[in-house]
Amino acid sequence: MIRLRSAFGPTVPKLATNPAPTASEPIGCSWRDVKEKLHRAGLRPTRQRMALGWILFAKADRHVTAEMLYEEATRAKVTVSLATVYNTLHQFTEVGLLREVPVDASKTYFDTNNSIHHHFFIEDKNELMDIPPSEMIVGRTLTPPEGYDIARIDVVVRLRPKQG
Amino acid sequence: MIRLRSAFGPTVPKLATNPAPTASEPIGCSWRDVKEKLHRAGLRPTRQRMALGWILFAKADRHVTAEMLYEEATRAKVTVSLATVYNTLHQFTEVGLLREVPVDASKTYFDTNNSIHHHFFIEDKNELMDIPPSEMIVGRTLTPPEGYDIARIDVVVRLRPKQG
DNA sequence: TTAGATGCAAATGGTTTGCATGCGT
DNA sequence: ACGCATGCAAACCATTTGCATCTAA
Repeated sequence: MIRLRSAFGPTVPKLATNPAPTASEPIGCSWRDVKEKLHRAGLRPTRQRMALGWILFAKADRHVTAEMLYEEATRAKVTVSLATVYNTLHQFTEVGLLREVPVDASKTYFDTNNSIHHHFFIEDKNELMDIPPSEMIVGRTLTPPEGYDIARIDVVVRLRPKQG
Repeated sequence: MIRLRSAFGPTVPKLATNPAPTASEPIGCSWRDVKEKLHRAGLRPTRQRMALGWILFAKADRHVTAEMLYEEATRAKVTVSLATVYNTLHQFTEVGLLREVPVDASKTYFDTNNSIHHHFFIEDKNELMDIPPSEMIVGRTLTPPEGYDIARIDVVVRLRPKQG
């Protein structure tokens, strides 16, 4: 589906279109850190954004689906609707706090690590794992077709249990 | 969604579970070639499978979604249901005649080229393009975690028009 | 003849939307 | 107060499924 974000939903500031993807945000994350993160991204620190942000950034390198985050929030007694979880995940993605990982067409995964790196996908557990950037070399010589720039390179290494 | 293929739908022969992914099938594709392809894969050459196969393999390196193939078939006056297109695409994938390309979560793309190679995704046209294998080097030194084998490596290079 | 294939229409499930209500500034 | 944010429930849409009907072997 084509995503139309113009006529509805929360407003994402235009300024943050291209957030420095180089300097990865500090990870560790007190309540104050989350507030700071949101503020820098130009997002109002509402209760649910704060809560979701806190859950997401408390630990480094999380890989979540909307459903997972929603359940985790609910378990933590945070009142959020699933719709808001989706909105928030997309807003965070647009301002560079998260990154979408294209694993397969059935579910959308979001990664709290927005620096340059790739992923293992453990097929029998439906689980994502970061590959340290040092571990993988991708095309030093890759040239995009005339008129195009490389926006992003997604590498997913699918793993299955040894033998059968 | 978890895909359950045991209790319903067309039967895919167990023998073809691991079709030689090395030798890429001859591409060019007369009617007879398609029949041969299906036979080698252990699939009965039904009218719709023949037609879809013929459409798919007529030209090399096609990248289609179910919807695209369905429309193309309809345009070519081939009577197929969308459900059968989905079934056929998945059967072809299981026997190694096609390959799924994880571009994003909104649509499933299938690639007629099942040899080892990666993809450009042209964002403004929603179009896939093969990257010749020589063009890209991926991790010579990549080691999977204990107990796991690498099933597949998917690389998608997302392109956007130069400038803005 | 019969196991396997197809078509249809209904069900599924992740995601999105519209709109009334709530909340941060 | 104002305008963005949220919750809810309904809408959406790609994909799947069950079942009755065909068809290749």
